[in-house]
Formats: sequence, structure tokens, C-alpha cells
Amino acid sequence: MTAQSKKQALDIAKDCFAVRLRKLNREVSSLYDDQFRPFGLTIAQFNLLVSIAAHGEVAPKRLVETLSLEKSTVSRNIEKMQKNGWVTTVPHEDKRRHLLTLTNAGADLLEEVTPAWEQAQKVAASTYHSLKGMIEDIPLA
Amino acid sequence: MTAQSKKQALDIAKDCFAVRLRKLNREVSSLYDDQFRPFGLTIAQFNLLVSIAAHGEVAPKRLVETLSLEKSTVSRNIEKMQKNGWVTTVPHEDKRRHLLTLTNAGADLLEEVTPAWEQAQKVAASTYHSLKGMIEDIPLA
DNA sequence: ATATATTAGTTGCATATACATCTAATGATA
DNA sequence: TATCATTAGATGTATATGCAACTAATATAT
Repeated sequence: MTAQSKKQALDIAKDCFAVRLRKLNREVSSLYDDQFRPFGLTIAQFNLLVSIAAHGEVAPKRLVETLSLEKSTVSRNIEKMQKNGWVTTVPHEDKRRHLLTLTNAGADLLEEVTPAWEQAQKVAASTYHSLKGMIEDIPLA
Repeated sequence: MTAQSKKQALDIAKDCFAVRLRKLNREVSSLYDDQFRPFGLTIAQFNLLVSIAAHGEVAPKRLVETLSLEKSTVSRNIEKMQKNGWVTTVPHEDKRRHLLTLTNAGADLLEEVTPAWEQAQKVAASTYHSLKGMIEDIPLA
């Protein structure tokens, strides 16, 4: 490691979008995980929970598209949420497909955790001032 | 799911910092992973590679702090990078500690992948216009 | 100086994520 | 209609991540 290459590496570390974004992502995600932990819920699961609720009924395929998740990731995370009794499936005429809905327990959970979510939002906004302005530039669907 | 609660869920999905940030993180990370794939390198490993290079010699503890990673995550990711021959350890007077440095192969790899990194940066910047202004607000260390 | 507390790092375990491949079902085409 | 292609989702395998508990070493306090 010459002093030259060390300086170059530092520049890369400072300039890299992914390095910065991933660090912020870990920090912010952990705020939400901390808030949700008492409910046995993770931020990843909350994300799916709220997305299903927003749709009412939704195909995994659509979650893949709107959340930029790999289909196998959706498949496995939903599987856990089904085991937890929060999500159930509705058959579809096209037998390859099915729709996901929240169970009553799932809907109740979402209501229960909303204050925790609000708390996480508050901490996130006050810790990372740029977040507020940032999110409008991130396409939702 | 009443129409009321559906609408509330949609609002949460739209307002949630974590939901948006995590989606952006997946999308951006995948740009870098695509670029690095031919080198057998991931964005997570690149992150460590460049951080070690920037320090010259660095303790895992310090990477934990500067990157907001869990110590076990650093431990295991470094382990893989050692197996790949990119990183090696230097003993410390305090026998609990050790320092990490890049091997020649690791330093060479970093040089080799720099054009791929630049390409990912270019795609990221042109796809997500807000990234450029955003990163200055994310503390690096 | 010995007992206790702290620290750095590792290991056990669980979730999250993605790529490749597979299967079942449906669609398109010759 | 029989064959081929596409599609939705599931499964195999690997990396990434974090919490809890552990170990070895050092620091602190009595």
C-alpha cells in the first residue's frame, strides 16, 4: 500500500454511493428493528405487512416489482409470516398464482406496531435530517 | 381490511423512511454487484476492501465503528476475504487484537475493479439523481 | 495481588437477500 | 392439437447481517 493508493482508496470510500447508502441503510434499519423487536417483527417483515395491507390482496409478483425484491426473498419471508399467522393466501383461477392477504392477527399487529413505527420515524428524522428531503426522490413503485 | 385501514397502510408505505431507503439500497447495491460479479467480488466485500486500503492497517473494531457493521459481520466477511487471499492479519501487542491489511492480491484486485466501480457510480448517478446530493449528509465515520 | 469488570474477537443461531435451477401451469405457434 | 415458450412461484446454495453468548486477554478496583 503506497501512500498514493491509500489516498485513492479513501477517495473511493468517500465518494462511493453504495458505501454511504448501505451504511445509512444499516443504521436506519436498526432503528426500526429496535422499535419492532418487542412485537417479534422485523423491518423487512413490516415492509411486507404494510404493502399487503395497502393492496388488500396482492400477488407476490407485484411485491417483487414494487419493492425491488427477488422473488425467492418474497417467497421465503412470506413463508415466515404465514407461520406467524399474519398472512394467508387466496387461490387464483390461474393455478400458478395466488394472492396474499393479512389475517386478522396480521391486521391487528399492524395497528399495534404503528406507534412503534411512528417513534422510529421520529428518531430517524431527527437523527438524519436529509432523510425527509431524500425520500421523495426514491420511486415507490 | 377496511378501506380506511388500507389507506392508512398506503400512507405508511409512502412515508416510511426505512421502506424507501431499503428499496433504494437494494437497487443501488445490485448495480455494484453486477459490475463486480466478473471479479468474484460483492459490494459488501468491496466496502471492506476499500476501507482496509484507506487505513493501510486497521483493526476490525475500527471497521465496525466506521461502517456501522456488527462485529460478527466483519469477522465473517473478513474470513471469506482471507480465504480468497485478499486480506491478511498482523498480530498486535495486545493479544486480543489484530490488524488487517490487504495482501498484494487484494491491492491488485482493488486496482482491477476500479473501472467497474466507476461504471457503477456512473449508472447510479444517472439513474438516481438524488444520490449525489444525498451522500454528503451521510456521515462517513 | 487477587478478584472483578471490560474489551476484542469468535461462534451459535436466526433472518434477509440474491442467483440459478426446477416445477407446474398457462400461453403461443406450427 | 401437440409442441414449444413463458410465467409464477418454490427450492438449492451462497453471502450478508445482527443478537446472544462465549473466550481470551487486559484493565480496574479493592
